[in-house]
Amino acid sequence: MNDRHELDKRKAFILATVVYEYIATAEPVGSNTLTQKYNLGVSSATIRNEMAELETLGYLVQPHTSAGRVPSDAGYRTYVDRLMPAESLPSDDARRIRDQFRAASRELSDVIEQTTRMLSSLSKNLVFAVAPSRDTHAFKNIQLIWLSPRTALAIVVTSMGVASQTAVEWHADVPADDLTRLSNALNARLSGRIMEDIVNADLSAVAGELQISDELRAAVTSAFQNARQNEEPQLAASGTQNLLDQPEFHDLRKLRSILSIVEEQKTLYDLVAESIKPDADVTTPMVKIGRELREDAMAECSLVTVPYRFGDRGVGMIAILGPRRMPYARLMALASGTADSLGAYLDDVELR
Amino acid sequence: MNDRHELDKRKAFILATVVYEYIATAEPVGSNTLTQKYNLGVSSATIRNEMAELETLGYLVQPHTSAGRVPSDAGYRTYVDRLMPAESLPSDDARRIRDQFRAASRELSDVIEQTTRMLSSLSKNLVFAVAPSRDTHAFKNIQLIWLSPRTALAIVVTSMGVASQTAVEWHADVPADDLTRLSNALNARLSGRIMEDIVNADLSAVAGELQISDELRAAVTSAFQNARQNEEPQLAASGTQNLLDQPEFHDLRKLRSILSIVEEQKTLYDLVAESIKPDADVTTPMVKIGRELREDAMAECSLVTVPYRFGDRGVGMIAILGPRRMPYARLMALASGTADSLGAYLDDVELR
DNA sequence: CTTGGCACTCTGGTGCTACGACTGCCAGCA
DNA sequence: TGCTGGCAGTCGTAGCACCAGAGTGCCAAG
Repeated sequence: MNDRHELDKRKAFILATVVYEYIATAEPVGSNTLTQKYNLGVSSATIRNEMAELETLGYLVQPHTSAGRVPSDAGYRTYVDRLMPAESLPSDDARRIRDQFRAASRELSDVIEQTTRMLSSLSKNLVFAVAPSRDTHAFKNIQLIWLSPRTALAIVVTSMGVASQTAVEWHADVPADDLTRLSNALNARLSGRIMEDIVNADLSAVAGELQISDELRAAVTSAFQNARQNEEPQLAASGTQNLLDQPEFHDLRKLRSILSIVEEQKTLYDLVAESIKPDADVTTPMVKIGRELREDAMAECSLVTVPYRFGDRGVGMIAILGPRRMPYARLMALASGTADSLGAYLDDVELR
Repeated sequence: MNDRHELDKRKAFILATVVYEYIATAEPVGSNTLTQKYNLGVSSATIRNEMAELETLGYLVQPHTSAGRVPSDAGYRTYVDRLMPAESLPSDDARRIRDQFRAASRELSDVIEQTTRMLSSLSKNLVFAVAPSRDTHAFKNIQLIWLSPRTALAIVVTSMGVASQTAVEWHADVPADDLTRLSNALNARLSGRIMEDIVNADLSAVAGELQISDELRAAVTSAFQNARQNEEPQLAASGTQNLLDQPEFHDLRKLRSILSIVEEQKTLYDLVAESIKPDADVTTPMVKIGRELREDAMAECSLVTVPYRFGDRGVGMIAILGPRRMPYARLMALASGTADSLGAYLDDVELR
């Protein structure tokens, strides 16, 4: 299984060239094309032999006997992992991304959506993004609002502007003053902390210092729980029409099954869910190719995913979905550039 | 221009039958099909003559010489307006719609999205919906939160759970007690009122009674303005993959331009915007056919729109977009059934 | 006014052929 | 031993002719 021994320098170069050419033209590439367009220093017959061997090794496949060759999943994989030259983000694109976030809306869901739009227009592929789940937001403040001696309303606001309300009821009277004191203490102590990191012990500690009743403390706990609780993961997608330009999606059946998956969202989310880890190395994009996606409908697709961070942890994902025949290096640069800017934007919003 | 004189009974019946048959089969319908499948009492030659006349009158067109005939925009129009039998909502569908809203989420945007999903699966077409803009929500409560003698945070919560925060700053000290009194008074007086209806006079009246400073009153005004202010209209769409099943969208160029419009949202919104009027007759669906949509890309589409209400005013729209060859009566029944249920749901949530 | 008959038109499918683009293999050459 | 040119073989596709089928318009007769 050690590829280094399987592929000598020339085979590697031929494989790289085949993948490169196929990505550019969408046509199966034959030995003649290769010798004509690229300076290989050997004749087409030699290339033929090498290509035949690359096929038995599993890196190339022939769509049919009299056609050129096309990379297999394994072919793309080694191309991406070892053969492809890295690209850096063109300054035009970098500027456009920066401008996008400078003008961004203040609603989290709008920002995520606008980001997918921009990136789909830059990348000419389908883009989707997972919004940060609520427990990764930073806590901003809580207000316990006295409605009657035994009822109150708790409003929790996070850095990203999302507020949740919880109605609470008590069996014993609670003085209005306690609510204010507790609110103020909690805000002073916990503001800026990540929701996820605020555990019951923190709440109890604050309540304990103020000698607050257990019932009131329980109410605060449930308000925080409520604020952290997520509905379904929020997911935005855009650029489906870009898929239509790719010859591999001219088949309506394939197209349909992909569109279904995109609309369903759940499968889409599963594709990237595993990559959303707080401790993920947040700058490296990941690539999944063809069957690696474990979805029949996606057998001819590839996915570039990159986590974005808020503070020092990964809180969401940006993903570019397209044909396997995609410009990997470019899309990886685009995706991580966008992820970086989105992360910076989130940090910036938090400070306001 | 008076159609009643143009179309005698037999022509009307033939037109209706052609439209009906074409909707069902997607094949141009010829005089033979008509005489064989429907009991017309005359021969195919007669039908031919009538159809030729219907063509010169502009109700039918021939895709090419040796094909049957297909309705024109005008043909569909008279069919929808005068010829088509009304349908009522099948009880199965009615039940499914009811169940959907019973199990609905509490987030407004989720509800709208789930509604489009359900309706697209029921109608097998593309469905989109415009969410109520914030100023049509009912006001629930405001909290003015004392942060320092000269700064505060105003949180406005509406019936649909959306909260907005406004930071305020003063030039003179404001006692914390004033904030509480004003919050309580505003909540007592205005809770339940529609945001749009709460004018500055209302706010001033409350502030006046309590003898509150002008600066504080201005802060409240801006908090309310802020809460009413909308970002872009919220729009959810689903069921694009349904379009692929329709033969009229097998042409990739057409499909692409429609998908672009759907993703862009703005054009989509414009299509229905004019129908969102507070005083609209909220039960009648509207139909736009082909070129009536004033969008080249939509020349072969029809749109069924129906407003839904909250309280006694229209606050949003549900729309079904599909090929002109759509089962109008059925979709109209489905759309208004859904709109009714959505309206009822919104009213219900408001009472909680 | 209706009808059967008929000539005409157009589309879509089918079968055929020729062509072009490959490959694989082999024998000869450095 | 590895490279090369040549050549036979394979396969997909574009082009073409052709036919069948569906449907029309028109006409003359009922």
